[in-house]
Amino acid sequence: MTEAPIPAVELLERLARLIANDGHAQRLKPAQWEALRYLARANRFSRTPGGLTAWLGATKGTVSQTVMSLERAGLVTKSGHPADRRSVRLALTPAGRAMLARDEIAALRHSAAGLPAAVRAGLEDGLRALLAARLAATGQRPFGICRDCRHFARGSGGDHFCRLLEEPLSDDDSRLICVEQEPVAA
Amino acid sequence: MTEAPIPAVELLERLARLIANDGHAQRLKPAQWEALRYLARANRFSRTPGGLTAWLGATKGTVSQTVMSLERAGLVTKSGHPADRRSVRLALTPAGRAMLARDEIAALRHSAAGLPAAVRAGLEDGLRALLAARLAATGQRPFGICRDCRHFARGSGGDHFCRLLEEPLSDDDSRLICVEQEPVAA
DNA sequence: GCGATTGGTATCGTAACGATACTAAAGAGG
DNA sequence: CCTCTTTAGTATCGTTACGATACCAATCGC
Repeated sequence: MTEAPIPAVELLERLARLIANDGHAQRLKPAQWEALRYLARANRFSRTPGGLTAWLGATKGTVSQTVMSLERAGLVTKSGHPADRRSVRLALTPAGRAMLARDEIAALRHSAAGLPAAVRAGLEDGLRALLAARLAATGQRPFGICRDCRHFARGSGGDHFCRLLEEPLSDDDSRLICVEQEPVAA
Repeated sequence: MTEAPIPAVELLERLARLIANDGHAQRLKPAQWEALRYLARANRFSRTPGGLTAWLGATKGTVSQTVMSLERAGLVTKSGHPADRRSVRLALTPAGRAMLARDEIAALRHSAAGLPAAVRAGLEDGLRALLAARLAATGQRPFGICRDCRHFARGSGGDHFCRLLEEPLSDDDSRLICVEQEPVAA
């Protein structure tokens, strides 16, 4: 009412609410599901309370609490960082991975998969553009894929390298998202 | 990991999280913002705790609580239904409308407005299709616009009529969303 | 009338969340 | 080395969200 409504944004609000509601499945909470999904998609440098904090856009206190509840539930384990003893590394347990198989978001994926290819492509382009615009406006990290980063050095036979962290990267690593990622065209 | 990822859905998850984070502005909570937005867009039959419950997809106990907090904050008023004394009618106060002018979602609208028209149109079509698919799958109410309803009877000079509720509708009414709405092509 | 349904509220327990205060390890400058 | 600062994370508090359950009062069906 107060401003010119943008239909796409209103639809987005509604879908956001549906996603949030789905997050209450299996006795878990939305933030817990988001944490599990993140841990499944993030590389080893990013699977920390700090990385999760940046991803969720929450405060570290809140995230610490969420991680503790997941640890209590046996879905996540903590271990120390080999070099930096302040840092904690998070990992999904088998139970955590099993839980992801019961993610209600799968229903949304199924609905999306049923869309005509052209519509889905348009949706994807629009979402990508809108997300990029928002991240640029708020200065949040993009959390892009490792191999699309300006610090990524491609090697031969799946032996890559991160020039920022000076760490080797496998082919699998290079397909995961990273807190430190900075797009090549920056 | 566990399933074929659909990029559009992953982008949607991320945007949903951004929207949720914006919901903590101005000392309000996400659910409170969503309630305010709903009350600004819903017709008089739908501005009830029950209507809000259906819109939010929450339980009535939760919604009752959210409404009470908004009432305490002076953003919403309650009044009795003229005929059914069980029912409560909700209305935004001037302070409630003023609060909506400070809605952080405006930033998202601004970003969306900056998108190329073709991209925005594709985004809108995709979101609409995806939302329709989800609502169909879960049997939730569409909350469409009054005038697109099969119970809507168009009159002359802005004097319309709802055949379901047997109530007159103004031109303004006909542009608002309604709990009872059922699309014509049903 | 009377039982079932409907619209809401009350209360409990868990978790989210921001805010603030805190601890401990790592780094920086001298 | 030894402080000062920064960084990674935890602890605790108060408010709210949320589902679940129980409850109340008005209305409807017959």
